[in-house]
Amino acid sequence: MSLAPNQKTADFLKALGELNRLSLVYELCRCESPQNAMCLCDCCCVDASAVSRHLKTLAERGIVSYEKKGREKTYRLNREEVVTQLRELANLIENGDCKRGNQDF
Amino acid sequence: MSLAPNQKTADFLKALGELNRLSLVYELCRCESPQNAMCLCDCCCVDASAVSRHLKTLAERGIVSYEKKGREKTYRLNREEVVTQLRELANLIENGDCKRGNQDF
DNA sequence: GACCTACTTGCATAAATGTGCAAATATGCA
DNA sequence: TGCATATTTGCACATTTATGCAAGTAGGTC
Repeated sequence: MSLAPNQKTADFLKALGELNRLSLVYELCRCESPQNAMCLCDCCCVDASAVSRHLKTLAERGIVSYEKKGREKTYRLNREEVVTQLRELANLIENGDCKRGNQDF
Repeated sequence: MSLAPNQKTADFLKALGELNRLSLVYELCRCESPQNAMCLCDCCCVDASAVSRHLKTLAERGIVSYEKKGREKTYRLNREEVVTQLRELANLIENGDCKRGNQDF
């Protein structure tokens, strides 16, 4: 398979490329059970509203999933998907198997 | 090995998480020989000055290297290093082998 | 030297991004 | 119903970021 650079991949990487979001990912990575947002607030020193927005971003990129549990939302890391995306990119780069130009156009 | 989220990793991912920079990486990925900046301008529809800045960012994050050749700079992808970084992150996430908190603090 | 090419840098600008606070919404419980 | 908790959203604000243009620097050629 050969891939051209696309916005989706860039957005995925950008979502991970912010320290507080990366901290959320690491935190979820450590947890065996899904965590609610309040609990996740502890791992990055920002307001609950900022955490809420970061989690939304991560969910939009497919990095985390959530489930509504009463008034809480419990988040879990999409471990498989994230690992797969990172490995596919690594393989692509390793094999020089990249297309020219932008797949979105 | 267990790692905490750190700014260096975030910066690495952020550098890749911009479409024009990602396009530069893919372009270098396709090339067997180093490319100069003028040649790389073709793959992302921005000014030469923007390309220059993007390449600087990529070099600062260790994603590309360059060599001065007369009045040109020839860039090459640090294939091994990039692939290794991506795979290490993938392994970390796969194994849940993340530490809490920020390694930088 | 003059001139060309390759690249970088300063500046202005527009857009995106991250943030906190306060208000709103949603849900559960007494 | 009233109240507490969990989360989201609107708003303002500061910072970062990406960009083009024009000028600057550096190194080649004549």
